[in-house]
Amino acid sequence: MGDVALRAGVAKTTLYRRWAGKNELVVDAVAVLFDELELPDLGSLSADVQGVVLQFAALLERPETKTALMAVVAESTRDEALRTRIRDSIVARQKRLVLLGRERAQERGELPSEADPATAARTADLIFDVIAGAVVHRALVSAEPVDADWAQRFTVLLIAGLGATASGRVDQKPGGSV
Amino acid sequence: MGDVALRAGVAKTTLYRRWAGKNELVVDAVAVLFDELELPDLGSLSADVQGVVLQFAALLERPETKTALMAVVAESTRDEALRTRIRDSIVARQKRLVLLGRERAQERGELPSEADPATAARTADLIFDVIAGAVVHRALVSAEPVDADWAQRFTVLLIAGLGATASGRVDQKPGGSV
DNA sequence: GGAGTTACGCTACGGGTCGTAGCGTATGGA
DNA sequence: TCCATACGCTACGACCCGTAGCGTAACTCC
Repeated sequence: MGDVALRAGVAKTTLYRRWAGKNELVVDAVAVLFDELELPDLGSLSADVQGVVLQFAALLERPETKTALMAVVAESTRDEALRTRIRDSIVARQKRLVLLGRERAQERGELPSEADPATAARTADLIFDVIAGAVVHRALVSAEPVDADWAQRFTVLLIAGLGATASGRVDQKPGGSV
Repeated sequence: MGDVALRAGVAKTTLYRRWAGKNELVVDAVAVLFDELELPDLGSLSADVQGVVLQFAALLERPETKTALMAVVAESTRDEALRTRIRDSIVARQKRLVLLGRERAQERGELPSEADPATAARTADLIFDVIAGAVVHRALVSAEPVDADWAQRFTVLLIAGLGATASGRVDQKPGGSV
């Protein structure tokens, strides 16, 4: 915090006049970093997914990003208010990427239109947790590279799974396709 | 740390004689917690996946587990040695669950046998990151419940994706099934 | 049985960081 | 000109990690 104030050229007390504490400041900083993510139209759902995966991985490779993100998530484990703040400021904002990607895929005819809005929202949440969770886990927990090959393999898995989810295969015993 | 020593009924210095520092102790503690995970044979790949997802989620709901895990992962962001220690003590150990689940599914005929061992290993790593990452992200970042409904939806997605991965569908533009 | 080794307990301390109190100061508008 | 608002600065309290140094008990080995 002293370092932050130093780099910002302000007094430490000024930081505490704008943010309630270290956690709040870090959440806001991370939220700004995540706003760099974009979803250019690469022509297919597969390419879009791979693109965002590699982009997210590149963001997570930057020391400030991964350290700040994980530190604040770890802290949120013991602070309910911080947890909701993370969800509102970071998670909810980036769901736009999933919604935009799905919309484009539907326009291309790669995914069917959603019938039930509630189911559509739950599916979007599922997709978001799968993508973000897998990339974070691969990069920061397993500590192995998120390269083009991995992104490609992950995308194959995800999109095939998406097809099953979208086609209403919600029986109690899935996996009958093999 | 003072609290740990107090609860253990030993002096703080004794802890530092057994572990190099707080991080190493926490990694070992988390590794023990993760060893509670089991993979009972529930009769189908789908049931096995749902079972382990719910079991993992229950483990992550316990305050000690989630706080300790995320704290040490966050710290590993700035400590390469700690990072490899986490990978060796926690991640690598729990890959047994994926390998066992796949083996059973192959015996049941739900998944084909692997031709290339290297590809099989990479696929196992992918599955592990997807499962662990999605559950952790859902529970601790999105801060939404990992209940039976979510586990069921996630399993449908994963197993359908597994089918695509296993059947050698590794073309540049997947998703042609929709 | 005596001497040495090993492991542990205990106190005190240094270092670092978060967050706050209190006070002085400048800027900008009425 | 006066007042309100915001900022800078110093000092400080509180907390926690990790270590130094020393005393002590148990255990082994001759």
